[in-house]
Amino acid sequence: MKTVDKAMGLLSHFTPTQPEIGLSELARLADLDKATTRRILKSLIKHHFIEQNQITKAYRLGSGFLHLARVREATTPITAIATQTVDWLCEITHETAHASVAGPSALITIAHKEPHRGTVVMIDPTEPLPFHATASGIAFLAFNEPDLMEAALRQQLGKYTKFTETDPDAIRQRVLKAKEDGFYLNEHGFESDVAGLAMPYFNADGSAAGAIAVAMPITRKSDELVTKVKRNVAAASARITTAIGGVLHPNVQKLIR
Amino acid sequence: MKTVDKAMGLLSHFTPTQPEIGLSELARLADLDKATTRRILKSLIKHHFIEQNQITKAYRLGSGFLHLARVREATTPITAIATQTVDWLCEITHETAHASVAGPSALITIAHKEPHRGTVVMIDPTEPLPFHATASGIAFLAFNEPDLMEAALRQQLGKYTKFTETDPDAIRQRVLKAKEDGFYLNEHGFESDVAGLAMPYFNADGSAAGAIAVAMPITRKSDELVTKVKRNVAAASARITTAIGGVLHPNVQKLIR
DNA sequence: ACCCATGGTTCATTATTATCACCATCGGCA
DNA sequence: TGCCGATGGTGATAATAATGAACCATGGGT
Repeated sequence: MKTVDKAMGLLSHFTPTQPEIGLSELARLADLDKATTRRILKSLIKHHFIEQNQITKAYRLGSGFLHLARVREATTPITAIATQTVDWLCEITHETAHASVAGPSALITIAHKEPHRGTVVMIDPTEPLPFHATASGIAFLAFNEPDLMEAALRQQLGKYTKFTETDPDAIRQRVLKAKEDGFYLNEHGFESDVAGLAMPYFNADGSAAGAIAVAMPITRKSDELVTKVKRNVAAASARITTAIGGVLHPNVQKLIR
Repeated sequence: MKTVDKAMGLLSHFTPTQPEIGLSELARLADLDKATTRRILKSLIKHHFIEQNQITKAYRLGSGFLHLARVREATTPITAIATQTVDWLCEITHETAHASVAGPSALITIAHKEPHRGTVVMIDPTEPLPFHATASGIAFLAFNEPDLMEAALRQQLGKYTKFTETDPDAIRQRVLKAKEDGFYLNEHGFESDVAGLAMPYFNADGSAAGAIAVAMPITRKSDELVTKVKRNVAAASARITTAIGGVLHPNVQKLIR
């Protein structure tokens, strides 16, 4: 269904940093003809998924998403559960916690919480988490179809710090390790001086639906802290997984102790 | 763009009361062929807008909406503003207040608040507000293209109470009155023994983006209360309108006094 | 053991969509 | 002033994509 793909592709170009896009620019971004872009936009407008700024003529996301997000949340209350769980995880570990779901080409943060103390890792909830450079991403890929990983590796693998791993084979190794261990510990991969420990949470079919993680300043990392965080993240994963009717993978289950 | 219309049409069949739908049933609801439905669903799944329950094989809304709703809200924070304003409106009028945005075939509640007192009107936030039977709906139609009203009147006009007006011409009269007055007062239209007073809030192009309303038990309705509510709802409309960068219609403006 | 529903797929037929060229308008700029 | 290169937007034909009847396989109900 190429037409549908194109329509969805258009939507993915709207971001918090670029919420309004003109016709020509959007056509350029999506690599479509202007006329095609316009016709798709007209359809999306009809269904309230796109709105047009009548003054600047630029297009932006519409209210339809508010509605469908509410419907989705009314039945699969991921955000609600994730918010609760992240709060709990932050409180018990005294470190920054965050949860994410699978987005089109990265993980999207759906809940985050920073503890009240001196040095903490700050999360920008609007920033997508690249699969290859974050603990969450690796943990997520580890418990999904290999196709998804390969698709992720075919993308441009951004180098966010000088330690970011961008070699596909090395990343495959990390994913393999995460699959065995049930978690992944990433250091300096996305932000300097930060260590992230992540695990997936699961769908009913056993695949990963998203990830939950704790991010700590690398200076505070110790065996004791990692052990504690690991156990609590596992408990958090179990909590979210059961809340959405998923089945926990044994490799994560065993970490709860 | 018929293909896009079909895809969007599919999405509108998912509701809080029927969050998971099987292939055959969805095809029947949307009046499409099974094969077509399946192909569209596959595309939507690829973009995370639909998920499939691997056990029951039924389809449900995906996490993509969570993401895009966040993007939309990050730039046009309607829900946040509406929540604040509704809280304020409820507190100052001591009656139930609620705000809604345009949905595919009705208004969708995005915020609501009931006061702490004996008899109050309860709002089910998941229930769509039909255009023809609610004060919000009439007020919304009054400040939009006539095409939209005609489309709304072509739908099945449900009779929710024995007082619900279902005659298209009578409804057109009500909309006309609302346009002149800047508000609409509806009694017993959607729920028995309830009076609703609603006004639209506006987009930058001057069209209605949604509605804000106060619902009170009919027994409490008095000229004084209506006058007070009218002024405060107008103020609330102004607040939301300016917050989203819209332009207030003079007929609503004049009600603030 | 049968029936009828479901989910899912295939391929010849058919309808939809892409493309390019075009127009009108706007804001800079000399 | 007039020109340039953007922009948003549109229409007719060529090229492509979507359709749907018929077809499995499966599973629950009588």
